[in-house]
Amino acid sequence: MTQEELFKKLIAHSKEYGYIFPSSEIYDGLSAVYDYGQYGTELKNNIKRYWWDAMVKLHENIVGIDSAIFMHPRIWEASGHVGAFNDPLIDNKDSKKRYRADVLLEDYIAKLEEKVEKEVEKGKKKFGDAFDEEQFRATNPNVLRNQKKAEEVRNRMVEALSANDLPGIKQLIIDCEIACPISGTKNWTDVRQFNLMFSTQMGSVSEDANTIYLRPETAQGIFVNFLNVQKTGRMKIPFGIAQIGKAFRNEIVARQFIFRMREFEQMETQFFVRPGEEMKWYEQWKEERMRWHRMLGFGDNMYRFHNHDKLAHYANAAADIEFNFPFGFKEVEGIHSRADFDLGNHQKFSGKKIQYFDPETHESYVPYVVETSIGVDRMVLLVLSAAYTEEKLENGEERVVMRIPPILAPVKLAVLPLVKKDGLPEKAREIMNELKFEFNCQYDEKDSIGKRYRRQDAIGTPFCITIDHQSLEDNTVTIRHRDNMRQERVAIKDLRGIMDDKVSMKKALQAI
RNA sequence: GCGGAAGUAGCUCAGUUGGUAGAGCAUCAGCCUUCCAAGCUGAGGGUCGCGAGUUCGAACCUCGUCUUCCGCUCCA
Repeated sequence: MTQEELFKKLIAHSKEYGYIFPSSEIYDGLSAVYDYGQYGTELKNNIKRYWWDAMVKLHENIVGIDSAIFMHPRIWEASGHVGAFNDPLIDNKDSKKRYRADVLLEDYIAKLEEKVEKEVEKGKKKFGDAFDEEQFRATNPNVLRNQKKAEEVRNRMVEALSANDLPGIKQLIIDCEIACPISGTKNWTDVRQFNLMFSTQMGSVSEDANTIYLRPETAQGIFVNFLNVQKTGRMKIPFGIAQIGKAFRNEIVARQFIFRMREFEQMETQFFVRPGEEMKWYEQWKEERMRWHRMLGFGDNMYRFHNHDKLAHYANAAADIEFNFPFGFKEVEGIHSRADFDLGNHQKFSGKKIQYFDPETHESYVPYVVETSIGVDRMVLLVLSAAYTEEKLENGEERVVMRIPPILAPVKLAVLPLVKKDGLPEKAREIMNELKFEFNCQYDEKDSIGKRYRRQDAIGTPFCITIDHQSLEDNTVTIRHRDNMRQERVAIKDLRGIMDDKVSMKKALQAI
């Protein structure tokens, strides 16, 4: 079975067993939006708790907040999203390739500048020691022409971009005779603006209403609350603020199931440190976050770091934790050293002083920040795709089993009377009523016991408690293990302790 | 957004040259009991993705539209 087929099966399985449904399905669905079903929601909640506990509960110097999705519009200017998320795009009609218009122009300018440097190199060779570079640059006609052209193009581009003059940008591309690198033609569409932020109106009267945006990341809610948390929580640097919440991006292409959605959930920690110490913390967080992933037991070789060479507008160092999804190694979490970009900009844009007085160094400064940001939905997909297994059994039959780590499994145990008579259902109910306060349990008495085991395998329930006739005599039951299908007989009174040991997050959290 | 493929029951699919919508599995109820899925009896479930058009008549032909999958940029 190819990875592609496996991925398709996983998507079908996710729907069939109540993990993930296409949104608004009875109205034909809504593109790239998905709803979490009964099991998907449990899984997602467990993932969030695993993260929250690892961050907030176990670090005395990390606290959690929950900021609003609506934020002051100026925040997105300060964060750089209004600029960076407003890309002018242009398509080549022949190659069907899409480009950022400004990038095409930048490349063109770079080419002109390359020509200049080549000319200078030529001069150097020709004149040897007698070469006067300054003089050469000021007089050589080829250098002057290309230099002038580059400047002209850059000026026109900057002017058009800042004036949001889309036809002007297109005209510039035509004037420069820029061709598509793929098709080689100059057959371009019009330039269009693609705003990656969703906007809506706040206020009742249209002329009074302000355009506000749905946040494209949760990080800014932390930055704007930096002083609130630091002061009310008496936090001392280094310290972190964690948050789980929804974010929205109007992606051009949103696909690959729940890997890239327009509405998604993030788990982020902004960790504030003394300037100059950020690289130490950056490395430390990279390692700790990797340990958090690896503790789930999907295999260390399924993960890798990807260090960024090209950095985003806010970062001075960045790495991704990538997971081997059915469609290849893809980012699930990002660790970014953002320096003082965010707090510094908010200080600038808000006019409020955002600084920390360090009692040790007796200095006031804008803290640097190391961010860890993980996509909840990607994490759900990671778990589902790593867990989905088709297995051939000894008797030649196949079973589909979701090997979800017990600490994350939506249903922890199923309580099954072997047969639907002789008082076994009553006994099973009794046990269920004891355990349901601490564990997510499921009761099932329909169909043969084998069939019920397979049903639980398909959901990913790690343990099945089976009540048989012997249970009535000596108060023991069997625990059937999902992964190896083995059974062990235990006393009913020990069940709670055994189950707690198996599904508790404590061991995993301790090992991080 | 553009190009290619697809859409019939919860799932997998039949459905003849255009002539009353089908199967298996699943679900539910009852009977039966056997620790690794398919025992018996019965029941429910589909405006054939949606909307127009052609036709006496459309799941089938035409157009539009929506959604999904595969390619092309960015990102959590």
